[in-house]
Amino acid sequence: MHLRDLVASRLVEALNRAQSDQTLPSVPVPDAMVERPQNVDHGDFASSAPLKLARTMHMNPMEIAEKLAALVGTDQEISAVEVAAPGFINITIAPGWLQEQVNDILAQGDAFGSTETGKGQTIQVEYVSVNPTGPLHVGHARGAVLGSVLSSVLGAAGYEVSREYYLNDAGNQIDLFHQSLFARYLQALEKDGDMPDNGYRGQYLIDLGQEMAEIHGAKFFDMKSDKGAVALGAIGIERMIENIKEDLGSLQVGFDVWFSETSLYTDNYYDTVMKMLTDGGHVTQREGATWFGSSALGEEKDNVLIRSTGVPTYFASDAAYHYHKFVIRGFDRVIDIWGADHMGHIDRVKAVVGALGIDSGKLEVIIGQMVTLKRGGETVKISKRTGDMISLKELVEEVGSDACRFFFLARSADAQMDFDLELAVKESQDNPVYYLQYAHARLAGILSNAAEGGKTFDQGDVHLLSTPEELTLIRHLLMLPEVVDSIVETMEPHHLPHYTMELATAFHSFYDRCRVITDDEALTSARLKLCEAARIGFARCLSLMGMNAPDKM
RNA sequence: GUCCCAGUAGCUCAGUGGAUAGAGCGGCUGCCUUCUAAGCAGAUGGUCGCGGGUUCGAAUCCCGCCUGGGGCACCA
Repeated sequence: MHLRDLVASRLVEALNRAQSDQTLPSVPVPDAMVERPQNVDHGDFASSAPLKLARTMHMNPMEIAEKLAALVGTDQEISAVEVAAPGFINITIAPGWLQEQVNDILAQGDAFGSTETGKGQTIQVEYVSVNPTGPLHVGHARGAVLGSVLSSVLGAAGYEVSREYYLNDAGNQIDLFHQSLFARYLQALEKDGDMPDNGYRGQYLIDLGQEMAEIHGAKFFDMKSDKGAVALGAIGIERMIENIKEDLGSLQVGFDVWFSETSLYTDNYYDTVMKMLTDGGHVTQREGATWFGSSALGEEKDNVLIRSTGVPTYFASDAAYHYHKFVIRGFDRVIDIWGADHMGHIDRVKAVVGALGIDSGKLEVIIGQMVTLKRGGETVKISKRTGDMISLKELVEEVGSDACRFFFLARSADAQMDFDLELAVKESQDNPVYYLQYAHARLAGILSNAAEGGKTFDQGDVHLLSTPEELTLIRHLLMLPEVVDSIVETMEPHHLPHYTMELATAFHSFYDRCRVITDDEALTSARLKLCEAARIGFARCLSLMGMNAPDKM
């Protein structure tokens, strides 16, 4: 249990006692009992519960606050409980208890920051899942970072996390890719190759066609009918997938499972789901197509499952896919991270999940809003088909993985963002990313200097850590588990970089005011302990964000 | 037309019912004989898009409007 929950439970307990002995009237307890006040003069925690209770209790809020505050009382953990007008209760954590938490952080080591919120629960996070028909671009990078950090944080909160990439290796777009690549291949062989309408026109396919011609010669041209295009296409898709993995790797993004859409068909899950939907009375035939009757479930309209051509839509695949996630693999929760262009997809997938007898509340969809790429204020158009675009690879090469991750992560997923390449590179000289990493490097430097000087800190007395800067640093370190839990609750990982910035501010201020290695051996070892605790904190934050924690800069 | 998201400091963005609205970047003033100045301290900078409403209390909730982006395909 982290600190905020601890304090909240103390308040609830006090309220319950007051109500059971008639000191205060019995009314429902407010949801939010405590918050972190903005102003440090108001203590470590503040409760506005008396103000909220005043109406239902028909009492003066100050009177409620006085009675509650008396019942909370002080002890080893809470050193002060004060009432402030017009009805706040301000709670201060005992400095002695804060100091002892430094020992606790050292004891936890790399596990510091973890919680048990998701203990015993499995959760799947599916992200990126871009069709393997072309290179990843800037917009995909946002979802990739979002998914990877969310997965890490969920892991820190005790969930058993499975990170998944859904590979759309079936369907129209794949056929189109086969034909497009075959056309480029034929062109490379200086034969007639007609690009299909809406084909993939990017430079990458021209290059790949050229390469295939060099490696394989006319082998595929000589094959009969469409077989050449399919055989070549399969090789091409493999190559695209390799490139995607490589690009994601350069951004420190990885997956546990690469799930093949085709397997839903070859392993009959598609048939199973279609039968379930049919048996459940959710399927109708109309205009030659097969429809999912979502309008009967409160949707605006029905959705096509099987086109009049007999080819299933991606929506049909998605139904089978989510059946596989929930029923076959039995995940307790599933998070899908999609781009803004999939917004209209959410309700119907939830509807079909519900129609399959699954609690659709277990499925959560996060939409990563659009990224507008700019270069010196000029908007750079992103189009997969024209080839005029900035790929994820170029982005990482230009800006660097750490800075990319930070910039994408620091913005909330549902806000559109401008990503200015010139600005990101320019700022990287004097940039928030370095502010965080510099804190870690400074700590590592102090600790290695101490080690070289033969100084140890095992016996350090944490109660010597009494300056405001030292206590502020400890306070901020102890917020990490709260941040982890609040990210899990809101599914908003952008809180992590903001928290880490605040932690860095607390540290840099400490560094400036409190020299660690001095002639005072007792104080030196106490401060070394704090430095090690802080280093553990920064290392954990940076690791959760997938960023480097350098020992030197 | 309709649904969703956004509009907060010069710029990029946090803050979604509490007390004096924050950070980074840019600009201004100070601070390096001591563990890394990629740092610290301070000052300046805001009608929280606009107008109503609810509340003891609104950037935050409700209604209307304005602006920008996206969704409403037998595309993915």
